[in-house]
Amino acid sequence: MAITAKGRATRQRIIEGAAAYLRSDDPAGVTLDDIRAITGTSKSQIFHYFPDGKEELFLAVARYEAGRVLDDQQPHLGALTSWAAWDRWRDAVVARYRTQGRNCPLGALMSQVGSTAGANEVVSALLSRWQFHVQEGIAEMQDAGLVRASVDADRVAAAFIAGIQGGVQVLRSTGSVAHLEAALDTLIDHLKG
Amino acid sequence: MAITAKGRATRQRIIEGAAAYLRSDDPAGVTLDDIRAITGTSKSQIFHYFPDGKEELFLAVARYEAGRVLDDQQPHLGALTSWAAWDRWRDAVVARYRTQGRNCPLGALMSQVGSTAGANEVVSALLSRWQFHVQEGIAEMQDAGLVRASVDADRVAAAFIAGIQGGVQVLRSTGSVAHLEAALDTLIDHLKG
DNA sequence: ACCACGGTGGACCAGCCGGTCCAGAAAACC
DNA sequence: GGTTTTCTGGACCGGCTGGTCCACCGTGGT
Repeated sequence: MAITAKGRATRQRIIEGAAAYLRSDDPAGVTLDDIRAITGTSKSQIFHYFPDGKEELFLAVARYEAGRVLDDQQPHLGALTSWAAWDRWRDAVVARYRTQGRNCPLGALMSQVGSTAGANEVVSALLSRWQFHVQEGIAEMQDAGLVRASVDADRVAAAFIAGIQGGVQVLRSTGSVAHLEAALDTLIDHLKG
Repeated sequence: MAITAKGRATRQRIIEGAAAYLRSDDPAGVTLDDIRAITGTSKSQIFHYFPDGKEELFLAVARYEAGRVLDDQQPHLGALTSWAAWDRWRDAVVARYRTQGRNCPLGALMSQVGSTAGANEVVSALLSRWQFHVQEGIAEMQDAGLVRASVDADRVAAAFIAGIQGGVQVLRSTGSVAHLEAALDTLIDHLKG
């Protein structure tokens, strides 16, 4: 049997409960007991489903949250084929992080789990996929003759990723999305030439 | 006497020792005992000079590190009056963070101290000063007729800050300065028109 | 020389937190 | 129905960590 449906449900409940907690409260000092209380489980269950304890659980939550990041930007991110699409994407990104406010689930996770190899891998993979979509969008715009060919799609896509990440980080400190908007608008302006 | 020269020296030794520790080792779980050991002091001294304990000490270290950030970019950052100057500044920033590698002292501090009002204030002040210098540079380039007047200096300066912050954050995850370079180069390209 | 006050050392403590363990309930399989 | 395996509850623990306390030392002023 290995793992029953009930077990899988409990495991998922723990992940989603932890994710919800990270998203709401001040997640500076999340403790296993907090998660236990919120998810209505017991210590033994956490260690039953995540034998390596805190680190394994947090990594699972990080993967779960990382998946949501790109999903929240769809379908815009996957079809950056017109200036209108770019604008919609820009608005979706800004809206998402404005709603999120200072509480960045992934950022909080990274603060907690530190700089373990696994955590870095999750973030790197997310950023890589993200950048790939932007790069594809730039390339398609170039193919359509809407962006000049001299633009280095890979490099500018990397600049977008950096700008977004930095904008979000500034948001976490200052509570303002101005920098995020400035980065996106300036880079889109740059594409427009 | 209130506070003697010896006392001031000890206080400074604690701050600099803590800063050095944050810069070298994996600073995920810095403890007061670590700092005590490294600085060759005792618990009572730490609480003597920083009555509010860990938070006050870390805030002092954050202020100390924040001061260094802009200093490391001088004199370039203060005189962005030619394209050559911009390039030198760009190189200085990249060099600084390439040397620093994954260990970002301020980032580590922020992870530790969480999102207290004081910490946010220190970071906000730093970013604000940083952005001001960039904005001044853009304005001077515009006055000299080297950058078109249609550029919104304030907005592009904000994009620079976001791009740099994001580039550094990506560096912390992936160990590569590529994103930082991409952000700086793309934004400078944008200024060049 | 003396004294007062700041500087220093380090033992000590209380609470928290990740992690262990075992006993019992529930479910799956025969 | 019985047995085996998984799921669940919760008591328990060991050690770490921020913080306290007090006794002693060093220094500066007079």
